Parts: sequence; C-alpha cells; structure tokens
Amino acid sequence: MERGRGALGPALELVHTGRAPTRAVLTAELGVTRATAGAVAAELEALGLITVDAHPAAAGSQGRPSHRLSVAPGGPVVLAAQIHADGFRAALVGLGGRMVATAPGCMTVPADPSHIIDAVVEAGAGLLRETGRRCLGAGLAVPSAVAEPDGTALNPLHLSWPAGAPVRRLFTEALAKAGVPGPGEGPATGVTGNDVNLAALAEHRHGAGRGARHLLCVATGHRGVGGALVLDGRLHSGSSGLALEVGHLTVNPAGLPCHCGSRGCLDVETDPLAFLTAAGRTPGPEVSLLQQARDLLRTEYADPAVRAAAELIVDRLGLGLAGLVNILNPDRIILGGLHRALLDADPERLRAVVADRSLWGRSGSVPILPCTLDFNSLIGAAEAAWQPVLDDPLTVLG
Amino acid sequence: MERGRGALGPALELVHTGRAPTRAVLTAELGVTRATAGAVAAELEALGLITVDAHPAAAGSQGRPSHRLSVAPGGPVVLAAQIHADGFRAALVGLGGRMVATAPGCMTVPADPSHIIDAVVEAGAGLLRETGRRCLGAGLAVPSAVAEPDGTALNPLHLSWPAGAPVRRLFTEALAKAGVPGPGEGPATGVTGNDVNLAALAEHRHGAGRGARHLLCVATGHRGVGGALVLDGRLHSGSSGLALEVGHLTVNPAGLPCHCGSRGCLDVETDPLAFLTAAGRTPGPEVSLLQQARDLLRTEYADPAVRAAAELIVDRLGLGLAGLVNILNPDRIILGGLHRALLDADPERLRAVVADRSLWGRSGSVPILPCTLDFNSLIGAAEAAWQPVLDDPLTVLG
DNA sequence: GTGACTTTGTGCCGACACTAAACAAAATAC
DNA sequence: GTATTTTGTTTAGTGTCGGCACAAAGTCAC
Repeated sequence: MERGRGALGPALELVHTGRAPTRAVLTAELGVTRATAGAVAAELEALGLITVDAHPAAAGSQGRPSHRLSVAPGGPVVLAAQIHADGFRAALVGLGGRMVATAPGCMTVPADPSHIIDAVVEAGAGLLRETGRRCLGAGLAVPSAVAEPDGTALNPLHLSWPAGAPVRRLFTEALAKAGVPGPGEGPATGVTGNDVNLAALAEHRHGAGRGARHLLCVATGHRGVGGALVLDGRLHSGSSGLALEVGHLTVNPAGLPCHCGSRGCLDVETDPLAFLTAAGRTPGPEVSLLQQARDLLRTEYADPAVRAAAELIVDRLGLGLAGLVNILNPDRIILGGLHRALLDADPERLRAVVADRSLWGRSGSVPILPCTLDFNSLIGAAEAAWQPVLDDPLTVLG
Repeated sequence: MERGRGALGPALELVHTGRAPTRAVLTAELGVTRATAGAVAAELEALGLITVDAHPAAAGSQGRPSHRLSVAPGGPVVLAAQIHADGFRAALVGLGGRMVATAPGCMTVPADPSHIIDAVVEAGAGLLRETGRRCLGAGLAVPSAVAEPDGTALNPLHLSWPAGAPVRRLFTEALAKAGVPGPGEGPATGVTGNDVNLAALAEHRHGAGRGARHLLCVATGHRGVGGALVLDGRLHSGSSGLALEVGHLTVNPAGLPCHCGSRGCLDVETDPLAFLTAAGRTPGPEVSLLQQARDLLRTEYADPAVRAAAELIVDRLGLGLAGLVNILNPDRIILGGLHRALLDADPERLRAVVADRSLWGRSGSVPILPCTLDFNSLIGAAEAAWQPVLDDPLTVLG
C-alpha cells in the first residue's frame, strides 16, 4: 500500500533543508494527516534518500518522543563543479548540502572551455569511482551569465573564454565522456548556471537565506558585480536566464566609464579593483584582486585612507542596493565576496545608506546579512542538480 | 459523478482568459484526458460560471466540430473601483474582463479618503441593485503604492490624501456599509492595489500581455512613473507590496533634483511635466498634465521643438527600460500613459535605445508594445477580485 | 451518396493518493 | 499506578483522475 506520491517531493525538500526533523513536524509542514506523512517518510526511506532513527531521541517534552528524520548518510550524491578565475573545484554533494568528497584543482584556466570542463568532470568522476556512491545528476557553476535555453556563457569575464561558449553542451558531453551515470540508464545531463545565482540558491536552502521569500544576493568576484534573486524557493533567472545583471546600475554619475557605455556603474565602482584604487594601492599580479582587497580590509582598516576608501565603496554599494530594493522589494539581502567583507567591516553604515536611499527604507528596513556557506556556488550547483529529484523523487528514481 | 475538482481553477482561468475556446483545447491545455476536461467543463457550467454552446460552431476543419466554451453572460460579477486624480470610476465586471455596467463619477478628490471610497463603493452598489447580478468580490485601484500586509497607501501623490491612508480597511468598511455581498453570507472583503500593478495584471490576462511569462509594465500617470511585473501570471509585488518602484532609476545624471535625494530620476525626467517643459510649454491648469502632453504630441509632433523634446524623453525612458531589462530580463514590455503615446509616435527609436543600452539587447531584443485595454486599472481591480474564484471555484461558491 | 477517416465527447472501471477514525505506543504529570 | 499528551500505525473509505471502449458529428475521397 504505497501512499503519498504527490507529497513526496515537498516532503523530501523539507528534510533536505532541515525543516522537518521529525514526522510530526513533517505532518504539520505538509498539512496532511499523520498517516500520510508516515507513509511518505517510509517511502523516502525505502528509496534510500532519508533515514528514520530506530530509537526515539531524548524526549524532554511531554508525549511520545518522535523519531528523528535525517538525510541518508550513505545515500546518493550529485556531482558538483565550479570554475572560477583561479581554476576549478569538483565535489560530491549529498542531500542536505553535505559535501561528501572534494577534489580541489587549482590551475590556470585555458582559453578553450572544453579542456577545463573535461578536467573538472574527470575529477568528479574520479571521486565517484573512489567512493562508489550512486550519482543522480550533475551541476556546474561558471562566472558568467548563462543564456537560456541555449546554455551558453555570454560574458565569461574573468576567464579567457570566447563569449557564447556552449558550456552546458560541453558539460553534458564531458559527463558522457567520463562515464558519469545519470539517474536512469543513460549518462547524466548537466545543469549549468551562473555562480552567483547558484550561490544564492545554496544560501537560501542551507545558509543565511533560509526562510526568506524574496531573497536578493549581491556579490563581487574578482571583477564586476553579480546578483541573484530567489523567489519562493525558486531561482528567478528571467525569461532567458539573464536577470539580475545588476552591475550596470548607476551609483556614481560622475564616475568611471564602463564598457556598457555609461559611467559610474556598480560594476566598476564597487568591485575589488575599485576599492584598491580608491585606497591608493596598485594591485599586484601575485594573488587575485578579491584576495588583495580582502587582505587590505582586514589588515589595514585602521589606516584612514583605507577606511575612507571602504566607506566610499560602501556608500556606492548602498546606492545600488537601494535601487534594487526599490525595484525588487526583497525581504532579505545577502552579500558575498568583497561586499560581504565590507559589510562585516562596518555593518551599520551600509544598512543606513540603504535605508536612507530606498523609498520605503525608513519605515521598515531590509535585513542585510553576510553569506554563511562555504563554497556556496559549488553547493548551489549541487542544489540545481538535485532539483529534479526534489521535484519528483519517484520519476527520477523509479 | 463529480470529477475534476483539482483542475477546476486552472480550467476556469483558461476560459476566463480566452485560451480555452473549446473542450478539446481545454483538454490539451490542462494536460488531462478528454473525460476529465469534459467533467470539469460540466461542473463549471453547473456552477453558472461558463456556458457550453448547445450547437457546435461552424466546423471548417475536419473531424467532429467542437462546442464553444464561453464565459456565462448572465453570470456573477465583481465590483471594480478606481480612484484617480480626476475622480473615481466604478463598474461591474464579469469573467473574461467584460464590463457589465459602469458608473463614471467625476469629481474632485477630497482630502479625506474615506469620503471618496464610500462614494465609489456606493456607486458600485447602485449598479448591483440595478442589475441584480450576483457579486463575488470587490477590487479597488489607487494611484499609490499599497503596502502589504497592512493595505495602506504610502504615496498617494496625485491625491491630497495623507500618506499611509488605510485604503483597504476603508474599502472593506465601505463595502459593509453599502451592503455589498461577498461570496459567502458575510459582506465582501475588498482587494486593494496600485493602479499600474493592476493594469499590468489586466493587460496580461486580456490585453497586450497575453502569453508573456515575464511581463514588465511601465506607465506614467499625471506625475511620476509606475512599474509592475507579472511573473507566470501572478503579480509580483515584492515582499511588502512595494516592488517595481521604478521611478528612481537614474536616467540623466546631470538632471533635475528629485525628492528622493538624487538627480535625474526616471520619475522627474520622463513624466508629462518633463515632456511639456522640454518642449518649452508652460502647462495650464485646465486639463490634466497627461492630457496636455498627449495633445501636444498628437497635434504638434511636426514642430521640431516638440519632436526634439519627445526624442529626449524617449532616450531617457529607453535608458530606464534598459536598466530594468538588465535586472528583470522580461520577455515583453508594455507601456501606458504618456510612455505609450511616445512609443506610438516613434516606436523604432525607443526600441533601438533599449536594445543598445541593455546588456544583451543586441542579441535578442525585447518586444515593447503599447497597452491595448481600455480602463485597464479598473479591469485589473476586477481581476484581483476574481482571483480567489479562479484559484478555487468550489470553495468560494460551495 | 456511401464509406473511410478524423476529431470530439461520454460512460465505465480501476488505480491511487489522501482523509477519517480508531487503535497502539511511549513518554510525562500527578 | 493511572491519566494525559503526543506520536505513529492500521483499516476502511472517498474522490480525482487515467485508460479504454464506444458514440457522435463532421470532412474527404470516389
């Protein structure tokens, strides 16, 4: 008597995000009867996705103690991959955002995207062979806007890739070449997305964005600024995957010219290079601009010139965030990269600027938080790969 | 043998928006079997919401001709109300966006919002008494941002209302006072929203926005600029109803100061007053600014000064729209008010500016269309009032 | 016209996800 | 030790929908 197919996906997502620690909570969250929740949990356990503790946890409260629901420790995984300016990283990620195995691979990124995509997939496939875990999908994060439905990288700025590189196709081909299995008998099909978008998804599921209904993420990488919006738990990437290109909001009308044709864009006014320049430093070639900017902020914040530069960047960032608040009206903002470091250095200043410059900020200001997840783009790539399973476990696992 | 409760809402919405002219199309659109679609149609007919033609329409194509599905002509209605700078308007609106009866009431708007809300509701209640139609809900459009979940009007700019007027409460109280019945036994509860938001909803259901998945609307009233976004058929109004306050995007860094503290905002650079000023006209007090701007554009577009002013405003509007395209990535843009008139005057110029200044505009540009619906805010208020019925007809009607 | 074909609509049955309600289990409360 | 509270399971039943066969109403070919 197998019951609960319709509620299976939502139930798995609740356990996955840690919002259903017991069957009793699951019952309440799903809005179904105890019988249904029990059947659903039993079926997810039979599928090998979750485990139900044999012995109830320490009671503490009144009534029959409940058995703990958790993600199955030895359960299936997805292959997660990330490509960034300094190289790549591959990992196996289980449900609950758990990193099961990682293969950091630092190297210079070649101009031919297929080489590095092959390499990162091969690294992931190696992890699969070592661990022997079942693989249900694969996701890749790239530092570029990814156009839908083509799956092409439009502006791989930090990489020396050609614009329009067909990253999804290359990823899927690499998965087939490396023999990475999908949920069925065929090879896995690769999910590919922008790194900031995927990081936002990860933060929403497992990090500082939990529980937000309208989550805005803004982050700097090495150059430029990326944005992402998670609406009701789903990534909003626009009609062709190109939404939240927030880098060209005007934040300094008299500012630097930008390649977009305007001046004083968020992109060129708040990225690591802008900060280093404002502080009067000439960036060196040894480590990444982001690293140099972070180091400067950490070690020399007492220096008035550094502090003034930070405040200048914060003011401009605040102007940009205020513009986004007026347009998107999020209930939470999460910052990553250099912006996160700037928030940590002086949280009040940024919050004050945003509240002052957004239309309704004075009545009820938006919480602005640092991101909390390590490797959030990587975890986000895994989240995207898990999505089909979370939507309909039975069809995928059958 | 009542079947098809789950698909009832989607089916009604398909008939309501004219996307399901026959049961065969309904079957395909719902993705169910013919049996289910037939049962659903029968139940909606039994509820008095739709009619199924007794005789099949002229065949034309091969196979058995299908019976026509349409909105029930004498079916229930909702009370729709709109308040604008020049007064108010009330109407009864049936399914399909059909205006069944209207009561235009022009007058000056008093500083006390409850007076005019009482008046517009009383006008609507009069229509209900005259026609004897069953009323299932009520919606009100106001020219102000409406904060959620409070239902207060934050910036009733064109009206002399106090900021923060509790319009939803006043509306609901007026409905009770006037004895407007809701779907159950109690009085109707009023739905209240910003006029541009509601207009966007109406255009999406019955106008130029049909079929768009990510629809952006931008419109000028008399002063300022409003925006709205319809995502997958649902209005996106942000976490507290304040999204798409697009008026403070910077479109002219050296421009006029704005009350928001910045300069050159879309609000002050592209509204009717900006156009009249740019054309060297001093606006008179006799008709509304919007009317004067439209008249000038229609009658004197040949005048080089007027044409240059129009092009200036179009260029600035294009810059603002390009910024929104970068952030929202819509698949269609609809313009209303003066912006609509400017688009009509020179469609190519605006499209070119948006394509040129948006990041990905050159590869695939966004269609920009004029709005097509008369009284779209009013119809939108009705749409919002119909929403509970469209979501779950059985619960509302019993 | 007549028959073949195409498309639409309906009746019947079964699958199945879920509810309802009674029962059972395991803790705390007094 | 008994009552109470909360959790979990069993059983029966309900309602929605898919599958399938059949019927209806047109066009097309000749």
